Amino acid sequence: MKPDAVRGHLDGLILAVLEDGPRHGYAIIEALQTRSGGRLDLPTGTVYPALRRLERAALLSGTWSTVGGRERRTYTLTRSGRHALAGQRADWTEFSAVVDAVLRPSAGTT
Amino acid sequence: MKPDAVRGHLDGLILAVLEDGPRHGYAIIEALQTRSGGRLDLPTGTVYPALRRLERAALLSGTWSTVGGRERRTYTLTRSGRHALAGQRADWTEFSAVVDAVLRPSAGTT
DNA sequence: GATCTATACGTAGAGCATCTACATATAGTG
DNA sequence: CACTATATGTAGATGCTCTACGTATAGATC
Repeated sequence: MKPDAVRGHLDGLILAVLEDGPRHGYAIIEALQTRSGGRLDLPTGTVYPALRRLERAALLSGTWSTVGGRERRTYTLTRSGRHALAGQRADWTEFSAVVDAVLRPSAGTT
Repeated sequence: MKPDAVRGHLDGLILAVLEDGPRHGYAIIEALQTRSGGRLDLPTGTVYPALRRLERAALLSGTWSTVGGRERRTYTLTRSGRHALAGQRADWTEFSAVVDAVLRPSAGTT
């Protein structure tokens, strides 16, 4: 899968993963891999900046903790984040319907 | 619909419209509107550069003509273009399946 | 105790598709 | 003569994502 394809849809994917409960960055990347059947393998250089962006937008809140001597930043969906996720889902539904409609061979408009 | 969402998928949409037969830029934009039920309204500054890019990539071939005193550049799908369209459709199928899978609430993995 | 791998976070610089806004030209209408 | 629809195109800016790199701890292996 071309990595560029997620452009514009990454936020929704991250929010969706976080809906299950708080996770730290590394775990989010793994969850994305798992949920997509291994077809979505996003580099840290893509995900970490996105997380900071989402936190800055107040869709996530992050807290530091130390687990096994390692620093972790755990992200939790905020109320705004949940709201945004719903919006993203609606947007995706509409968008995918539009692309389906245009992409589908127009087999006779009769 | 956020305009940025088509990012990375525009090529496929244009190729799909051209599958019905040759069209010029203005008509392509109108066809995109029609096929999407008016939800896809792309500005000329997006479509014209894309057409030139696709032509440069040999997925389209363009020819000038004059209709009613106005210059038109009519684009036709090349053999490579048809091939690329098939690839874009496959990519889209996979991509939308992945996004669906990640976005869908994980209602119990039980 | 040195090295290697997995875990975990992050930044720097670049690319490139798309956006907004503008520029140009013809035909027809009022 | 001005305005709208048709028709094509460029200029500059934006901003997400990419590639590549940098840092650090824990545990296993040698």
